[in-house]
This record gives sequence, structure tokens and C-alpha cells, in this order.
Amino acid sequence: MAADITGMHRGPNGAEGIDAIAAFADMPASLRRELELIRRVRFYRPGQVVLCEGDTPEEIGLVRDGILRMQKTLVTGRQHIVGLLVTGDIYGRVFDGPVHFDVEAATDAVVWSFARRPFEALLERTPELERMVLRNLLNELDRARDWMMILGNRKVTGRLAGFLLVLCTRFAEVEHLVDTERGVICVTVPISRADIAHLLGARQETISRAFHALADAGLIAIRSPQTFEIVDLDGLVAETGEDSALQLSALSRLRDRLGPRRA
Amino acid sequence: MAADITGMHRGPNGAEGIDAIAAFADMPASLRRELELIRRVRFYRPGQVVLCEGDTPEEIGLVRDGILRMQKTLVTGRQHIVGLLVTGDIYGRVFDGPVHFDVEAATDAVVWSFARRPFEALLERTPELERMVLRNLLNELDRARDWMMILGNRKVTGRLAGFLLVLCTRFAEVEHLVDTERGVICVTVPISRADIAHLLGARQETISRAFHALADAGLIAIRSPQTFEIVDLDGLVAETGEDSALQLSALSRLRDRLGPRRA
DNA sequence: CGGTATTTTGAGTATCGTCAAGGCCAGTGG
DNA sequence: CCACTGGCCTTGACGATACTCAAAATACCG
Repeated sequence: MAADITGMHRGPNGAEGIDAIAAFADMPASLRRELELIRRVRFYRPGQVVLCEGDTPEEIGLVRDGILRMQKTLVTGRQHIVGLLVTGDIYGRVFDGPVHFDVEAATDAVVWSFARRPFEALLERTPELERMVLRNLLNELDRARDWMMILGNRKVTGRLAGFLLVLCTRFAEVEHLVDTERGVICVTVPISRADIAHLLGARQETISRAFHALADAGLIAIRSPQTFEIVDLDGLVAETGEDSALQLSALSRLRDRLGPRRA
Repeated sequence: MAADITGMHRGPNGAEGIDAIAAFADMPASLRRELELIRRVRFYRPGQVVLCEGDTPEEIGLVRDGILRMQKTLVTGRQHIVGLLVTGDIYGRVFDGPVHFDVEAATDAVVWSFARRPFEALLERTPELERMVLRNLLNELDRARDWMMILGNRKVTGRLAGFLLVLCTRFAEVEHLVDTERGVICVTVPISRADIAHLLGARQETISRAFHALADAGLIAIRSPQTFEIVDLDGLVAETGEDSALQLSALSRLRDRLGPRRA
């Protein structure tokens, strides 16, 4: 599978160094060159299928730009999103069997693709690379647990607040989704209402109502269907009913960006 | 932290080989010996704290026996379980910072503990060990995604059905929770109603009602508050509304155990 | 056999899902 | 330039589901 990739093509060779991804910047130049040799650049348009559940992918992917969503398709035809992949994220099971979910592009996306065999060989020879993959996995695990926390919230407004906060923290530095100009946080939600609904385990209509409920409560302001101002950060945190230490540290960084910088 | 470990003590040296854990059985004898040298055996009783959120643990833990729960404590004082650890699972962040959740014993538990520094040093020298840790992470990630799928279910009966199925599949081989005698599956739920409620994002009372709803629907039979017969496996799967390929493969193994063996 | 923790049950309320209709926006073609 | 179209988002009304609070029943332990 993973064959109906119409929009893909090889990028101009050497157009961009591997070190454009921060995690590679510290690696030895020789390793970077080896990676560049086996790299292919692929382009996806929103909705394009990157991987299908059950595939044993022949390539390991690294997101250069854009957002991919991981999702499971149910027998009912419905699908449930189990996570988003952003710049720097790795997918495709290193050293392991088939993937357990589909991967689709949520936005226009650029992916660096590495043939599985050479990548794994490189992995075995270079501890730095293996360490990076391991860190990546740990990160993904943390994010998965964050989603679990969010999904554990019994009210949809709470789940949505958590979703917005994750967007403001984990995804802030990696994508251009969050602006902190003039003392306000402005976040762009990169997926549709239907996708949010799938992610949060609710219906589209309920998500819509929840957005407006948060707005009515004075926690956010709806600028456009895709962009929101975070009016009351602490209120949002309170709405989630939680503030895990993880989010707290990320939140304090966010507050720092708000405070002294440009206001 | 991780100091109020009253029940811990060193096990008799060499009482049990490292290869008691299946994943280690294939490893070189020299490596196993090195691991045994830095191993400490710790015992926990239900409710004992193993790790606190925010700790940077000085030890990597490996569950030998029993069940630990990973949980986040909310400001409201409530806590939400983000996963269970069973035999063979590794916790404590290798190569990384603090843990993002508490770890508590859910049952009587035996843990093999390895001082962080020597374990990481060993990890760097031995690809087999690193590969094993990596596989372990991939497994945990899959389980986290499973939980996400289950939590995404909008009905509590659906989430509970998913929980029971996960218990029958992922946790079946590793703990003595599932009996398949006389052609029926009998599963022991190792945690309290309150814990299930925390895990599935519902209230204790709702969990109770959901159990009885599944029983009334003829999908399960309640033997005791902790043990249940799986009467209609396919019905349970249908109740979850999903059957990810992952679960399907594990389920077919379960059906195999049901069919030809002893019936 | 009592005492405690856990589980279950009941009644009323809040929240969410469902179905159906309407509004907004961008792209298309006359 | 404007009407049309299709996709996405919003709104409304009603039924289903889950939560709250309270009390009773059961299981567990000594």
C-alpha cells in the first residue's frame, strides 16, 4: 500500500541540509551526510494517505513541515485520531512490525523519507541516532499520555480546553501555530471540526457548541473558525481540571513569552 | 522522593536469574550476568508509591511480578490513571528527564531495580539491550494508543468492553488474569471500581452500572465483583464499535486458546 | 460476629448525541 | 459582477446517556 501518493516526487538533491531539523544539528557531519544520501523528499496534500494500517512500511518517515494525523479506521467506517505528527516527528516502526494505524496528511506536508533497511543499519552503527529515535519515542509516549489525560475529562469543554493548551505548549515551538503578539496568545487550529471531534471523542456539533461555551465564559475569543485568542489562560487550565507538572512547565514558558517580550 | 518505600529490601543474591523475564532469555550470558550484578529486588504492597511525578528517578525499574499503575494527580485531588505496568515492563526514563506521572503499586508487586548510571552505560555498550528498551517503548506506545481508542468511545459500556478486551489480550499472557478453562474465558480485573473509573474517565457508579448493563446484554457474566466470564466475545468487540487490526490478531489468539485446547 | 471498605441501586439533573435545518465562505461558471 | 454550488461551521429541539447525591446491600477482614 501507501501507493496512491500522487503528489510525491524527489526534491532537488541537497536543497536543504538535514540539520534543518534541530535534533540533527548536533550530530556529526559524517552522519548527517549519510542520512542525506538515503533521504527522499516527499510532498503530500491534505487528505493524502501516507501509510495504511497493517502496512510494514519500507520507509521511515520524518516530518519536515506540516501536520500528519495518525488514525484508526473502525468497522463502522468512522475513524478516530490517535495523534498528530509535526515537524521533527518520526513515524514508521523502527525495528518492528506493521503500523497499527493509518497516517494521513492533515495539511500540506513535507516528509523526509528514509529506506528502512539502510536507516536501521545506520541506526545500529550510530548511538547518537539511536538515542534520538529513543527520545522521539519517549516524547510521543508523553504526548499519548497527555491525550489520555485530556480524553479522561468528562466534559467536552474540558477536553477542548486541554486540546487548546496542548496546541499552545507542545506544538507551539514546532509549528507556526501560536502567535504571542501584543500580549495575547493567538492559536491556529490546524484541523477541521470533524477532526477535532474524532480526536476528542465527541461529535462535530458538540465541539462547535463547546468552542462557543468557552467563548461565552470569557476564556477564549473566536477570531475565525480556525483561529482563537486565549483570553484567560488560567481559566482554561482550570477548565481542564488538571495541571500536570508537564503542562505547568510548558505553560510557564508560554507565560514568559507573553510577559516581558513585546507587551 | 520515592523514599517512602518501607517494604523494600534486597532480595537474596542470585535468587532468580534475569532470564526469568522472557525478553532477557535470548541475551548473551555475559550481559545477563552484568545486569544481575546491578540489580536490586524491591517489594511493594498495594498503594505504595514507587515514583512521584517530577522525580528524576535514580533507578530504572522493571516489573517482575504484579501490577503498577501510572497516574497523574490533578489539582482537584483527583487522579487519573494513564496506564498499567505488568511483568516485563520498564519504567523510569532512560536517558531522559523526570517522569511525568506517579507510579504506584496496584497489587503486591516485585520490581527489579537498576541504578540509572550503570544501566545507561550498559545500554550504550550493548545494542541488544538498547533494542529491547526500544521495543518496550514501542509496545507501551501501542498500548497508550489502545487506551486512546478506548477512551475515545462515547459510551461507558463501550469503554468498559474495550477495557475488558485489552485485559484479555495484552495482559493475558503476562499475568495470571485470564483463565480459559471449560471453553469460557474468565478474567480477573486487578484494580478496584474506583481505579477503573479513573482509567476510563467515568464515575464509579457509572462503571458499576455499565458492568451490569453488559451482563444484562448477555455479553459477560459477573462471577464476583472482581471476576467476570466473557460470554459473548464478538458481542464485546461489537460493543466497542471498533476492531483494530491489533486487537484482531490478539483476539484470534484468544479464540484459539478457547477452541481446540481443552473444550 | 461485628466493623469497614467496596460495590450496588435509586431518583433527579446536567451534559451530550441525534437529526434536521440554516448560515458562512470560497471557488466556479455564466 | 453576480448567482450557484459544495464544504464547513453553527443553531435548535428532543431523546439518550452519564453525573450527583444519597442510601442500601454486599464483600472483606479480623
